[in-house]
Amino acid sequence: MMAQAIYIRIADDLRQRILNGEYRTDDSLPSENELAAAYGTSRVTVRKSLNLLENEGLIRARRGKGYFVQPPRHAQYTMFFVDSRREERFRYQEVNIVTPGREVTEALHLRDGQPVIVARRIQERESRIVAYDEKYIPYERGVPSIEFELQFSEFPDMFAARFTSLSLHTEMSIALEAPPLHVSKLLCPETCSPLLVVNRLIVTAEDQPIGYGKKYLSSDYGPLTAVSGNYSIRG
Amino acid sequence: MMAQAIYIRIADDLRQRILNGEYRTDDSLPSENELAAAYGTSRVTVRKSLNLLENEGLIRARRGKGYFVQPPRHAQYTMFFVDSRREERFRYQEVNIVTPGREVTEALHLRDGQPVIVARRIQERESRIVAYDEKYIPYERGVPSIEFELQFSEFPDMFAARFTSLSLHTEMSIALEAPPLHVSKLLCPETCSPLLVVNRLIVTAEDQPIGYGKKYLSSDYGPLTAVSGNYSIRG
DNA sequence: AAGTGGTCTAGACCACTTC
DNA sequence: AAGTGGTCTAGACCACTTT
Repeated sequence: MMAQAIYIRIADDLRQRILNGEYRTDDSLPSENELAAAYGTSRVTVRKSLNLLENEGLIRARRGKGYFVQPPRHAQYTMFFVDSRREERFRYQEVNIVTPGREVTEALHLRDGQPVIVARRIQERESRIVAYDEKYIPYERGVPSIEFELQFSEFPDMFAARFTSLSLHTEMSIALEAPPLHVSKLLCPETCSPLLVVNRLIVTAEDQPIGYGKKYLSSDYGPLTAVSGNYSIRG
Repeated sequence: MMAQAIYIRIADDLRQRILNGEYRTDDSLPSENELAAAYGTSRVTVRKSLNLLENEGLIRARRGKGYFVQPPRHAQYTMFFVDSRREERFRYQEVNIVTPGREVTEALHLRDGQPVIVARRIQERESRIVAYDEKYIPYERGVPSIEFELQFSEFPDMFAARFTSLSLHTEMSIALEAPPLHVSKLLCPETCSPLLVVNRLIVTAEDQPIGYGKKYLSSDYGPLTAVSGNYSIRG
């Protein structure tokens, strides 16, 4: 029947023993040969199980010594952040070529005075403004049509067509910032307090910054969420 | 010499071809047998290489069809959030047993009126207050010494001794909140605007919430940072 | 020397997809 | 029927750690 692969069943069994506390942090597991004998299978198969648990961060292999249960990593979180949720609309406010301020110049490693393309958008949910964002792209002569870039609502997607999208990654920072006047007018017409801001820097595999985005979240936007640590176990 | 394992070299080569755009999203890679012949090795070894790339999210295997280059996942971020950085001190303000408000009662799935242990702390950096946090733990008769819990500066660690720490995970939410009076007195003595707040809920493998923490960050705290997507490639 | 994990091979059978 | 990925085996050699 092969309802479940052997190596999956062994991994499930060992994982359960670890979670139940049968093996605890810094304990060593039986050796590969012992496990192969215990489960009545080959060494290759138990290795496959152990590699699964190693990839989950539960155990660690040390050559010549054995497999050891690892301490949990509760400080590491996974966050999903997308620009567009369902039932949301974008409205472009402005697309222009400007000389950016110090923040953008430094983020994109620009020469002083080098112009950028800026796209400013309003994000609406049920006709209420929930966010405002600005994207900055270094301006180069002969850049393809700006309209082309604007069809992408997700920030890094606009680069995917020009670069090999897999060779990009994003560095995000979340902070509290006092919005400039034109933003506070939109997002907090009365009380002009600091806002939750998500800054994103798009970087190539060669560490070259190629795009910078600022997104101001209104109080209606909702919280940003993330999950730790050994979440991958829960399946 | 075995300077590098064969399967590592093959994975590096294939990864480079993908990042360079030689294979693009939805392209299929050569089959395992073709790759084994091309690299002059066994099928098992090229499988090991391909599994590496699959774990990185670069490709995906489809039985009977082949390996296909995956689109990037730029919406997924990894965040590191630790309570204590270097050069920081904690000062306990209060440890008590109280009846919590609605927020904590709901987060911890408590019966109305069920008491909790609360620990309130001040976090200082170079003698400036940078954060304030509160931790809530359901109170049960015969709970071990509260002092025992207080030796842990990282939130989930305090449970590690009572539960099998690996069977826990944390759900985090980041938002803007108007602090209560006793917090605003500490963190923003003059301008009493909303603060960046990190809420964390500790949950067991059985989805039972067992701890709730609120951490208010002052404007001196600095930004929270995260990295996307195909970051694992950069090594 | 003995035991551990790390790598690699040649071959086998299976389940799935395509022709 | 032929090709693909998924699983598994039995055996080999290597590098490292412990005794």
